[in-house]
Order: sequence, then C-alpha cells, then structure tokens
Amino acid sequence: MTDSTTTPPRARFAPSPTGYFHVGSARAALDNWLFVRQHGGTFVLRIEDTDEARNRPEWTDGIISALDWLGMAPDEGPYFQSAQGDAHSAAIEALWESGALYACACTREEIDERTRQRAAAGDPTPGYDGFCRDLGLPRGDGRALRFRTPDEGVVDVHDLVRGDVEFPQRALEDFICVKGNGKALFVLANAVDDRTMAISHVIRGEDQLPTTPRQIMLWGALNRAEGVDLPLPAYAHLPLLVNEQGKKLSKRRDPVAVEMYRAQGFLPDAFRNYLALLGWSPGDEEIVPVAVILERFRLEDVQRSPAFFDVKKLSHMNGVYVRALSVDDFVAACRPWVDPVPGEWVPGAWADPDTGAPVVSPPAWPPERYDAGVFAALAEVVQERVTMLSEVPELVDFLFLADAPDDPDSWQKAIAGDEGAPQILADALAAYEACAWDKDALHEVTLGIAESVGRKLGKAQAPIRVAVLGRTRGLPLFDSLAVLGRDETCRRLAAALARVTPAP
RNA sequence: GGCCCCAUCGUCUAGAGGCCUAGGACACCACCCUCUCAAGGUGGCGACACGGGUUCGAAUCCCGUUGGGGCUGCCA
Repeated sequence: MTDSTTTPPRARFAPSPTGYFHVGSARAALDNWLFVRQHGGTFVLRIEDTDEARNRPEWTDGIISALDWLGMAPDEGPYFQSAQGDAHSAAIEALWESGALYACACTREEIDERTRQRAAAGDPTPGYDGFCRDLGLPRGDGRALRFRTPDEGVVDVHDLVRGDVEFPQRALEDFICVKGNGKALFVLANAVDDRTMAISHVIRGEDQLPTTPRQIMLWGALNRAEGVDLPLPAYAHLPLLVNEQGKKLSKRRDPVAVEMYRAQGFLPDAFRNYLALLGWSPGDEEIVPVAVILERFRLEDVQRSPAFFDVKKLSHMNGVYVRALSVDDFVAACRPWVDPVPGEWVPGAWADPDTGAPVVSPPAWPPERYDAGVFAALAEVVQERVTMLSEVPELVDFLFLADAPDDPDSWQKAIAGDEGAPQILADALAAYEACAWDKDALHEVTLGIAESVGRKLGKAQAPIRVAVLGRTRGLPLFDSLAVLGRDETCRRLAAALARVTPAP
C-alpha cells in the first residue's frame, strides 16, 4: 500500500464524456478532491473518451465547467484516454509477449450457447469457458484478446472503505481486455493509464468493485511483463447514490444532471456540502464550511451502504446557504436569473434531455425594464423566501412588468370572489394618494382601512396585494409598495377597481 | 443463476460492548410568531430487519436467515 504520509498522493477522477455531469460522478470527484487536498496531493482529471460512438466533446466541456463551478478544478489534466493509445499498445504487446493473453475467436452467441449447455448439464458457472485458451490462435482477424485468469487462488482487494474483499479466481472468467480492433478495453486502458499517470489512489463508485480484481491481476501481469515493480494503487469504493427505490441513480429516469441543479439555482457550496453528507457525516453539525469538511473527512469513515439523493434535504440546505449570503452577494448571485448577461452562462441554457425544454425560463420582463437598484431594495426580503435562485424572478416580477402580473386564481380568490374587495381597493386608493410613502406609514394606513371594514389586516390586505403584486402570496406587501412607488401603486389599484366595477 | 457488497427513524446519519429510555438533521404533524408567503421558535410522531450464539452486559463482535443493491458487454 502506498505510504501517503511520505509521498503526496495522486488521485484521479476519470469520467467518460457520455452525457450531462452525473451527481454520482460529482460525489466521486468530491471525495477524490477532498482526499488529495488533505494530503497535499494532486487531483488528476482523466477523460475516458475511448467509446467513440458515445462520447462528445461538449460533454467534456460540461465536466470541466461543472468541476469548476463546484470549486474542484483539477490540478492536472484533463488527460484524454484516447491520446494514450501508444501506452495501451505497448502494454498489450508486453502482455502478449509474456503469454498473459490469448486470442479468442468465440462469438457471443457461441459462448451463450455453451453456457446454456453447461447449465443443462448441471453446471451453473456462467461466463466464458476458456474455449480458446489453449488453442494457440494467432492474433488478428478481428480476434479479441483474453486475459488468462488463474484457476485457483484468491485476489484480495484492500479497500480503504470496505476493508479486505476477497474474490476467488475460479469465479473470474478469462475476460477480454483487448478488442478485436486491437484497442484496449476499459479494464486494461484504465489500469494502464493509472500506471502511466502514477496514480496512488483509486477512489470511485462501488459499481467498480467487481472489476477491481481484474485490474489487480492485470497490474501484476504488467509488472511481470515489463520487468518493473510499480506499486498497486490503494483502492476505495464509495457507496452508490440511489433513487427512492434504492436503485442506482440512472441518467434515464432520475434527475441526475448537475447542470440542472445549477440552472435551478442551487449554490455550489450548498451542493458540495450536501454531496459530502451522502455516506459521510462531519459530526455534530451537518451544514459546515468546506474547510471543516477538509479537516474531518476520512475515507475510513465513509459509510458502506448506498445513500438516497434527497432533493428535499438539498433544497433545505440551499435555503440555509442562500440566507447566509450577504445581501450584496445574494444580489450578485441572482444576476443570471433576473438580468442575464448575453454571452455569459444563463440558467436557461440547460434543457431537459427528454423534452428539450429549458428547466428555467428567462425573466418575464423585457431586459430594459430591469432595475438593479430596485431589485436590491427588496433583496433582503426576497432572500429569506427562496430556496433556489430560480424562484426569484416570480417574486419580483411585479416591479419590472408594465402591469400587475395576471394570475387568474389569485384574482378570483381575493378580488372577484370577495364582495368586500371593491371597497377596500377604493379606500386604499384614496388613502395611498395622500399618505406618507414608506412601509410603516403604509402599514398604519392599511390597518386603519382594515378596521374600518371590520377585517383583520391579513384578510384586508389580500385584494390590495393581488391588485398591485398580482398574486395572493409573495413578498411583504408594504415593503413592496414602498419600493414600487406611489404612482404605480395607485395606477394599479385604479385599474383593478375599474376591472371589478365596470362602468354602468 | 454465479460472484461481490450492504442492512439504525420514511430519508441522510451519530453510535467503535456498558455513557442508549438509541442522539441530530430533512420530511411530516401541532402550536407560537405574523400584513400573504416564507423564515424563525417550541413540541410531537418515528429506527437498531429476523434468529441464534459470544459476553456479567450487544445497535455495536461471530454465524445463519431474510431483504435490498452492484457486477456479470469486443461500454466506460
């Protein structure tokens, strides 16, 4: 095992660019990053892009920008696995020369058929039966190369989170590690790259655990074939992130795109904090600055059972982080949602892969009506009412729209369906035209109206709220009116009044 | 089917044999606060999968059962 107390570790995050950045990947990246930061090591990013059919360059860009957003930019890389062909070929040559590999001409159908026959004969062992193992077939002709797995013995994986895991070699089939086209398969390419990049710690998802004994065998065979003695990396397999059904998070059916969470207005610190809590606990408190996580995180303490990715808890944490922002920082953080800058990152850029629709719409008001100073004046009361930044525009749209937002349900409930509403609106219009214009005065005056019509303030303010702000729920009324201004407030009151009491 | 992993409130977790009448957080419920909505405060509901051992003593150690999950591709 690598002595990490004397040699700074080198850990790698090795995603394949086949889609949006998966939250499970983000967690793996985080644990690598934390480990490396704690030990003064190097965080290497390696893009495993050898699946030409599925990978696309924009997914690589997505990985890089997501890591950047989360404050976990790599120290080294990105390296591209596709650029490591020479190293892969050299490894394949050495392995072949040493006799660790043999060519196999079996087709999938032939293998399956023989498996069926074995099963019928009472032998339940699945997988490849070693048919070509001693045939001495030459390479070429599109033949894949298999690794000759020992029939007896045990591969012991020393796992930093799980302890020793033993795999009996007789259960490990002769697996393919070179494709028929001569290219290395994942299991080999991954191990070879770890060797050439001098990786000391492999920290990845538990789904990779079953492939680890193969990589350990390959590592030993490579050492023998190349006449070197590279130390095996230390392995750590993190628990899977699962959905409500306890199944591994899937790109198809679960909301796993980090880009989507970013678009919805989750803060990177909150997101990272939540991710750290999946399978691990900082102790007394769970909402903690990254410095504390950095101080306390230990791979040995990572939970071994899967963790459910709970958006509700994430949302709660995000709300706490949002409220902890200074007003200035909050205003700045809201910019992409309330006043998107052309050419810069905008939330609407992320579209749902299934529907193609953006998860976040651009602001409802035209850009020229937006006023940063006006927004800032209400920012404090906005801040404590949102959990995600994408909720901000709807709270402040009344400030920047030409008229009160039109929400039929609210109108029906508070004005059309309330016979006392016209009176209240008329009283408010009269009073607001004359009173002092600040939130306390407005509060006072409105309270007077409420008393005069025999209602509690809570009930009396509803028609005014809907007439001016458009909805029954929203920001505190008097703060809002104070910022909107007397003229516009009165204009909207008059408009609402005209709408409920049509001229005879 | 085979191999491997896992098992504390609905969820994330604390718990390294006595500090456990099992703690916290999210969610949920109630109440308080209150100009709506939030936020905040107080309280409540709620778990050691089961069965055997080991031990004076087990959520913690061992075995088994059950349940869940992962892998089982010439994808990564």
